[in-house]
Amino acid sequence: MSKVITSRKEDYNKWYNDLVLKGELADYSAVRGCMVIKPYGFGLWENMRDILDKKFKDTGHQNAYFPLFVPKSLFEAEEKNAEGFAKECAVVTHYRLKNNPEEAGKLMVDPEAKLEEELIVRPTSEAIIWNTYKDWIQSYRDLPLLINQWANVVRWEMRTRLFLRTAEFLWQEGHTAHATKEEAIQETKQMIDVYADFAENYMAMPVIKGVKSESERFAGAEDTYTIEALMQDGKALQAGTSHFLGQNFAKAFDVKFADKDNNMEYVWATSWGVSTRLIGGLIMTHSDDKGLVLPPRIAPIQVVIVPIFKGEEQKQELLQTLESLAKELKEKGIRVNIDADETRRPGWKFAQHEMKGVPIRLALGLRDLAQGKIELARRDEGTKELFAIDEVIKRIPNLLEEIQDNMFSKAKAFRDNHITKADTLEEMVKILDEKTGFVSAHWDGSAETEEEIQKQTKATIRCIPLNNIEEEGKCILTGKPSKQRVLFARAY
RNA sequence: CGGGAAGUGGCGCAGUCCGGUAGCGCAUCUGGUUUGGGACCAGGGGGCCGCAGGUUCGAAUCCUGUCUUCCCGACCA
Repeated sequence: MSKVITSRKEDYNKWYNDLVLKGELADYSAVRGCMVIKPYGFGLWENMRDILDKKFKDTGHQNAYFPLFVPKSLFEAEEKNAEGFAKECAVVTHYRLKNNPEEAGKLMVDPEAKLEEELIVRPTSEAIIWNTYKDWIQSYRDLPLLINQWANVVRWEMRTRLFLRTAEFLWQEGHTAHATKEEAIQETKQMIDVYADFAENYMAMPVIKGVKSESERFAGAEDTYTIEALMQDGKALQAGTSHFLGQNFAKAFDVKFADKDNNMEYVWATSWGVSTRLIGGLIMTHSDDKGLVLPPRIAPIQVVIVPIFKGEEQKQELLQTLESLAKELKEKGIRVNIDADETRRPGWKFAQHEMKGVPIRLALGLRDLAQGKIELARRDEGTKELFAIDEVIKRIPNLLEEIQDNMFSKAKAFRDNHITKADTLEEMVKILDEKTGFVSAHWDGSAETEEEIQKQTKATIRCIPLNNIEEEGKCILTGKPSKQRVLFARAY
């Protein structure tokens, strides 16, 4: 765990930015609030995407693609949704540039080319998709409609942070239509389970599944299910959401179907998404002062091999062994990279691969080769050990799993240690200030109370956990009766 | 949208108060020695100092305007 974690917020933010930049995941771009995802970072995203995509398909979904632009009239059809996103929409108003007559070599927006209707760059695709679904759904035979899209969206945020809150980000958004309310709710829950499974078993990031309070709910949803993770600085991160949309969008876009008895009914809807924000969560869950620590299951490179040599002859001698070793590992489905770059020295490479979070590093020099040994270093624990070369090949698949499990256990222990009960507001503030993390407290269920608590503590209700136990108590603010505790935290 | 700070080779910065030949570290290029935890020595290349005006014999430096970025809040996934 990083020493900067306990330090000031600015230091923590600098630590985080350094991890992203030095870990070669992404860079700032020339466009305000946007980032360039570098090949290594994109490789990580691709791995995550592929696993999720398979899970979506395994649960019966198909991929499709819808337009980037949403005509304003469509966008405003579902009022609450439109209102919720209105403040952060990028809007296309013109379709042409022309030479500026007053300044040679410069372009200007052609005032003649004003669009009759403005186009909104999608902040989310419900509007354009439901406008399409209207034509796709006629009968109960067309249901359920289970579609996902991988896309970029734009939200013009006041303040941006690499991966966590960029003006443009990559995500997937699932949009489904169902004949019954029960089936739609079932779908909503199923997808939050898929997300939780992915977060915990692939990203090694423990999450709490729960339901959002009314004020934290997605604009236009009846219910929002969430997975909440805890970062090393004690702040919570909403890592994924799944929304039960009721019939709000069906009514707004007039999506009806004929049931078996030939009655026209509105369909029931869900939507769910996770974004490149997950990468931000991954970084802040596992990394240390040496750089990123990536879980083996999604790491772009799982094993990096560093030969230590002087001159071409020695290099070739080592490569003979290393290439066959790499080949064997690849046959076991392991992502291996031999870093035989002659222009970098071993120490530099060690530091570099640690910054990039590669789970296992193998180093081989002639000294080891003579004894038939190879050095193996674990990124998660920072330990080094010598193994016989043929033994290491057998050992690595299990070791990758061990590292995966170890990372999850460590993160989970930290998270579990940072769920603290509080019965008074003073207690809660003290915990939030000093210990940080989640505070489990009673709440009377009203939005006013939640708002007041937020004003006084800067913490919001992260979720009402799904596995909550009933417990009689009194609201931490108003003293009104409450049947369960909910989780508060300061959040990203 | 409020409050701060900053824009100087690819990156990180000094120089600005007190105007006078544009510097340092990293990176890069060449040559050599090196190579088991971010190598060393020597030599070289690269910048109209964010942009636009103004003051001045002379502006990175002073003045005015403007744009952008970052940080802290508020808002948000």
